[in-house]
Amino acid sequence: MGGVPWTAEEDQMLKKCIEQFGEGKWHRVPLLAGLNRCRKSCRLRWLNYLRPNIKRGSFTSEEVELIIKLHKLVGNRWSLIAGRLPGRTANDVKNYWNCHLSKKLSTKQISTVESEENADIGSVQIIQSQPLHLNGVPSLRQPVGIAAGIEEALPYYSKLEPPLPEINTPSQLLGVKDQGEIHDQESKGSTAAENSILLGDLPMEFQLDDEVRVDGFGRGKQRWDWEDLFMDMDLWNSSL
DNA sequence: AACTTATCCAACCGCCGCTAC
DNA sequence: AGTAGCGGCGGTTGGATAAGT
Repeated sequence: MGGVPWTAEEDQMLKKCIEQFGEGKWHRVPLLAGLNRCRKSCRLRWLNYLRPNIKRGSFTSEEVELIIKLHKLVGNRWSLIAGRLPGRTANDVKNYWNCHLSKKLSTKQISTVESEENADIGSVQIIQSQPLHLNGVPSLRQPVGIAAGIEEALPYYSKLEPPLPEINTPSQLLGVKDQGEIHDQESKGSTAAENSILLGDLPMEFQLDDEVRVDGFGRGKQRWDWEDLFMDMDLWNSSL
């Protein structure tokens, strides 16, 4: 093992602490829980082992297919891939990939898997993602195959100020986002009305959640939400 | 049965991006 | 503007176990 194994007692202490104080504030967790572990160890132990609804056991063929497909789209973005596999952690996916799939990549096996996958591409079920949460507006719940509406959605991004470069594909949109234009819109505290231009007026496929989430939109979060969106778009497009 | 090799997976490490000061 | 601190991520390590010889 890479380090000192967690004891059942430590697990219990960590679990109790998280249940009492909630996730986040990992720097305080070791102190609050009375654990002689660093913040990262506590977080990792919780995320990969103690968190509720973690699925154990071997990956199903559907999960494997999805991993291969997603890896083709996003590369080694394990957390992103794991987000589409309910109950699976990024570490699980990464380990599975490294132990099984990466080796197959260089062999005929992987091409067999992929050719089967391509021959029957419609059978891959795109798992519904978690709701999207955007600053100050009701969160978006992505329907299965949100990308169905993306062709209609893209023109809405052209309403941003300053005008964005011409965007025709999800990848182009992703590139623009990474350059910061969309981030800037958000970080400058865009109003709900402005956000509705971004999201609220999107086609019917983009359904609004009931709850309005005002917190938990911390660092990196919006980035991944956007990438979730784009990944769904790519998934959808690749399955057409 | 003893030894070697392969596989699994929990844990650690270093880096990155973001926020607050 | 600079920077320290934090959360989060992907890459890597190495002990445990299974499979093969």
